[in-house]
Amino acid sequence: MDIHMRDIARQEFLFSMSKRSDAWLKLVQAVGQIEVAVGKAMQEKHRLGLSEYRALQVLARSPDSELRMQELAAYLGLNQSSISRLVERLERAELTVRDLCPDDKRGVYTVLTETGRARLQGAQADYGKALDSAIKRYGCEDLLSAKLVASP
Amino acid sequence: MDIHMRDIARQEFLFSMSKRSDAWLKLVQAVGQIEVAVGKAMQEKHRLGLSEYRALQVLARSPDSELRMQELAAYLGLNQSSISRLVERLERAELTVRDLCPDDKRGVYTVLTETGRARLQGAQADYGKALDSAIKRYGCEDLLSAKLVASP
DNA sequence: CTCATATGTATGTCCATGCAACAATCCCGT
DNA sequence: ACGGGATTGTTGCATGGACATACATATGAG
Repeated sequence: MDIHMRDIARQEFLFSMSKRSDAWLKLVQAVGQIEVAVGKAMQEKHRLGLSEYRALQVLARSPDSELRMQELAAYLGLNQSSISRLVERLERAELTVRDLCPDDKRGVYTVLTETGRARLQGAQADYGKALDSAIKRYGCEDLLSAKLVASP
Repeated sequence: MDIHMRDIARQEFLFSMSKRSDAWLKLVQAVGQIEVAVGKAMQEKHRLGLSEYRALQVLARSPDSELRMQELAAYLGLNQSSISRLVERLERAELTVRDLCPDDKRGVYTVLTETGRARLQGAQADYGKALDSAIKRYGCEDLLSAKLVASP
């Protein structure tokens, strides 16, 4: 009997869980597909990957249009090593340049070039439009109003 | 003058756009980090990647616990080739077996094995808990109630 | 029946990312 | 001043996913 009850409880737990995880899966997929859609648009219209575009954007807003690797990593939610390579790509495209940190010789600044700023400005409107239309297409507008908490 | 007005309009457009895209970025990052957290939990507790776990789950719910590659791809929102390799991994772990489709010889069924079903059942509760706690940790609960639309 | 085209899966290759290990530098306690 | 732990960025390697392609089978037009 005891065991039986626990069994029922377990069933219900798993059931409610599965509804939750189904909803989560749908959300994840919708977000993912929107990202892909926007990413493709940016790639073909401006030769910029999503992370690259966002890096430029973050840099443009920063004082002196420069950031250290770690800071960039934090803003973009990426690994240090990913940033290192992302910056490498940006640099190869001449959108940024590396600049040594005078006071901390370990540090490296990534600085937006004028070319980079121009590329960003050329892309901004399209990014907005692509994002907007993809979000609408998936009916995700409500998601944007959610207030989220920082990382743990 | 005309140009000046357009300039202002453009500024405002970009500004409202940037608020929107900031919110989107936060959302994407929150979702991503939750996925990573749950994925790591599943990996270390059950030796199952996120896609693998989900594949098992989808299979378990399907009639005869089997699906064709394409169907699985559709459920998981993955590429056909990704599915091919995902199933390869599942098969190596003996969680599924391939079974030729009798009526369409191009088709291949992926069938859940008993081992696979057992692994899934052992993992389900932990998946639920990990997802739950990660969602709470990021204060994303509201996101789950969003009603989303299918793919375009 | 035969050929052209469509469909289903597998495979080669590429790419972005993560992790672990490393080197250079910083900083703090002694 | 110094020595050891912390921080910062880079690099080798592994992984998962995407795209293009190859191949087998199916289907339909003639």
